[in-house]
Amino acid sequence: MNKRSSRGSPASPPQARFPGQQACLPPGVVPEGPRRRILEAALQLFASQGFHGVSVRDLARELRLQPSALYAHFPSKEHVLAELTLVGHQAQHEALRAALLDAGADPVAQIQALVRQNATLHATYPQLAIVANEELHALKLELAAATLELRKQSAALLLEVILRGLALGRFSCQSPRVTAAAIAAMGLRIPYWYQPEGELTIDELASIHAELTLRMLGVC
Amino acid sequence: MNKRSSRGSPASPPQARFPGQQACLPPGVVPEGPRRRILEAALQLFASQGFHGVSVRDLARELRLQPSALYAHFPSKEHVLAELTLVGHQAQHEALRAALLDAGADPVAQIQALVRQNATLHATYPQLAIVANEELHALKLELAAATLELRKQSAALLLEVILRGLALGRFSCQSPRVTAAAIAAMGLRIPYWYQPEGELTIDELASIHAELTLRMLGVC
DNA sequence: GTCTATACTATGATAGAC
DNA sequence: GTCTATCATAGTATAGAC
Repeated sequence: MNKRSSRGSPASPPQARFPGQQACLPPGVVPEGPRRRILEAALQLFASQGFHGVSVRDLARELRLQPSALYAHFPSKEHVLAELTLVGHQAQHEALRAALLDAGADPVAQIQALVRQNATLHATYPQLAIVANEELHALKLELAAATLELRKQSAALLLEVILRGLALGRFSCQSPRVTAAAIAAMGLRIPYWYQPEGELTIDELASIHAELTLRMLGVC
Repeated sequence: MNKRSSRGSPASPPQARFPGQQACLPPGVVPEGPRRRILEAALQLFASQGFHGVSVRDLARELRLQPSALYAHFPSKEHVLAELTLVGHQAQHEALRAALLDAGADPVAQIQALVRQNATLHATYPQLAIVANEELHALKLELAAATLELRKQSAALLLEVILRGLALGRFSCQSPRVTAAAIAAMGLRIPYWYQPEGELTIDELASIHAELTLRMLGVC
């Protein structure tokens, strides 16, 4: 049976994973221009429907272009996703490193800075967080490699701060690795429930996540 | 350009999101038979490649059937996913309710039971957790409705235990809602990193998650 | 850089024999 | 319940005019 002509059913669309409208890329990471326009449209669509749920025709329609026009800017649909995942992980990694540098040498200040920055990013750029994290698996290894390397480094950053805090006797926990995973998980899920127009500001959210983190690490 | 005949590149496959092999459905939820065989094959493929990344032909090939044979058991590919997400959420909801009943009236025992059971499920049936949670958005609302209702109820279960613990003065936290989200997030991410053949047993994992949860709730 | 037109494949689903 | 064969459409990508 055809996709659109199914007898009586109204052919309702799939639920959007991320219903919000305009998708924003962090400033600076991609210069203004047609490439950026394409990336932002793709960001919104991939976040809503998933990479495989969006066709080149869908993306072109959103941009009011013919499908073929996209190929003047990207060699394939996969390259669009690859750039989005890379940009997302770059923005995160740079923000985390900067936050860490600002925090000084105290592990408590360091972990707070990391978690606050991470929560802020995920709440500010929810579509980018979703696409960079959940659609990465759709890429061939060669196109995902650079992103995977950055992800590894960001995870290492978090684990190192925890291990140092434990070594210095400031933290206590049963398993640094499981605790690190829990802290990261908390941030990763933000885009799925946080609503900027709700009661909670991003700053309050970041503070609560920092507090939860300190508790997980036994800083009482 | 064709998907498979790209000039010189070796047409490497996408990275699998969940590389592991056999996918298991919890016992009892689906009777043995061809339907169950199809669901288990689909579970593995959808977990690896995503719903839209798997064609009916892919699924049929895995089962050594012709594509048309699948339609004797399910009216569409979407119905296969719908059953998987429903089964996954049913298993979770029933397990959580049972754990809660076993735990008695103490909020501390209750939250430990919930978190332990949740971690155990996510570590035992990782593909089901991934598909039920990450692919639900690919379904039309009508096919997802029953699953969404169950998810809502499971989330409510967790929040109610937290609110009751707060009311009884056993817990303390800045935001019950954000804390509930953090606890749920910790469980949801398990399939992405936990490896049964590693050093950590599922029971140890469950214990660590229970301990992290108590800390987040200020039970010291 | 965008358009029109199109090549070629993959896709979800159905018909009808056995 | 599975097969072979097929339909109708959607998919990625390219060619060549402007």
